[in-house]
Amino acid sequence: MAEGTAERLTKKSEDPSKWYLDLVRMAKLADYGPVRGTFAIRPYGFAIWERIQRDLDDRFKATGHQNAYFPLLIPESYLKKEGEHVEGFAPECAWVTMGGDDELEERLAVRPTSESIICDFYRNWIQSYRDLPLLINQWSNVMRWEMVTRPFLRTAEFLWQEGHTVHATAEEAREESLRMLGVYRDTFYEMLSIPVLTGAKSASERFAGAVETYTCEGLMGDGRALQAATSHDLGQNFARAFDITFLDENQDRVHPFQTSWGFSTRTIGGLILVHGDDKGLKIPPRLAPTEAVVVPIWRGESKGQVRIEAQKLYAELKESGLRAEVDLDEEHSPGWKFTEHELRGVPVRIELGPKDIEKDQAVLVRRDTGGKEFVPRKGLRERLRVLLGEIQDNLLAQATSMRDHNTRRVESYGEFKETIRDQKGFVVASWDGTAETEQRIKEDTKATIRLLPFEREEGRDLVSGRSGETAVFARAY
RNA sequence: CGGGACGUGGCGCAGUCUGGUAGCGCACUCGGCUGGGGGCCGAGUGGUCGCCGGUUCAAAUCCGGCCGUCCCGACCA
Repeated sequence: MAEGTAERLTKKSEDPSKWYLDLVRMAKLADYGPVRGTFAIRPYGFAIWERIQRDLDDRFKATGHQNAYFPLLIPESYLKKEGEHVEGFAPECAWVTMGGDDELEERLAVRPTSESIICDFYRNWIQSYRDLPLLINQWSNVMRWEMVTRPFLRTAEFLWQEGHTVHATAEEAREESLRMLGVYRDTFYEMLSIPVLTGAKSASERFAGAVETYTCEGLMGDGRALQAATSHDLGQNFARAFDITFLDENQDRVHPFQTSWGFSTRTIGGLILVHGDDKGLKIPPRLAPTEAVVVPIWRGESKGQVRIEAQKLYAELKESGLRAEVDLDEEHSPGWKFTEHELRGVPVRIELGPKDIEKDQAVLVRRDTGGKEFVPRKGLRERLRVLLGEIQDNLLAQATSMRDHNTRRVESYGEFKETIRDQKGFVVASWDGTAETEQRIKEDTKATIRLLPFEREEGRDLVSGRSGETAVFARAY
């Protein structure tokens, strides 16, 4: 192999941070914008987002939700109506203060999230219990003026969906917030092959204005946790603040109960961190914009024939509904193409050369294990279908095994500190439920409570020694 | 917001200490040979050296200010 003929991806183990940045740039997922924290999502990165979007959107529709769109600009006074909410978001708002050459009467926030403005509409849209439940989702961009940014993982502007629902009873709202958490969880497991843990947030990590926040937490390859999606039970907090009421079946005017839930482009960062390796990205087949790429290998006089056969194979795969691609580029060698498609994380490469055509076969190479097999052309489509399923499962299995090997139960605070420092990962321990011990742990170790599992056990708090329940700690992104 | 590093063609860098014709690799364009793991040869295109000011016959280089980016620490999807 020739050395230094093209830019090489930094090794993940050498410099994980540089590896991540290299990968994003070299795989053409995103590119830096002129304003700090802003990024262009390039076609390949956006294709991944579109796949996620479609999957989620189908699930939202299947659970009765409709899409809508709300304004980008939010008057400051709206943000201020819910006390905790403004406290949580005002510090990271970008503000519009001018309209043309004139100073505005009231400054406008570029939405950091849309609860406030949506509630303002909902006040008018909801009159009766017959208007409930109201199940609306919005696909949009939001902006948060972050100090430190990284492509996908933390950007000033990002894309997401935010669901905003309204219900007649507290039970319904609770059910809804848990239902949507489940929807997210399914997408993580089934599409992204990321085995997230689910549970509730502690009070200090809760969404500003929520009664309860549920979360999907993923464990990244470097042992740090990533909050991947959240679902909030808002109770009546916003309904009270925005004066949303309805007449119930008993003719009583009461406040409804609300939820909100979001899933963002941050997940693409999670995908990279969970599945990426020294060769680049690995995209689970169900998510991959391209499931398989045909790479023709031609030489001299066989070129024409190989090209025709490669196109034919590609057409057959397309015809059968596979998201396939054929790389007919004449400028690059096969080896170059192998490297390139591995960098992009295409699950399966199909090599087709003169020898294969002679034997009426093709070579399937899987991205996850590098495994190579020679398959007769006749059974190719069927074998490919099975193989893609195996890759999907294997990626989840690998990520699960990584997560489990990096999830440790500890019994003492000393052990806790050591584990967080040396091994990172999820650390399971008992917590007495007080903000004091939570804060103490955070100050000592930089670890935070990522979630409180739904199934908790009794135990002794590491710091206070008081009785407590299971909590999952980790250092987070 | 604190500490550190750095801004030179699209990307990665050298040149700055010691002022004197702006360079290298990759990418890109054209031609040819190649092709089963980032091929080779030849010819080219592309840069007001982050911005503003100062010193000087002369500034990428020295001085001052500003802006920005990245990395490490306190907040967040």
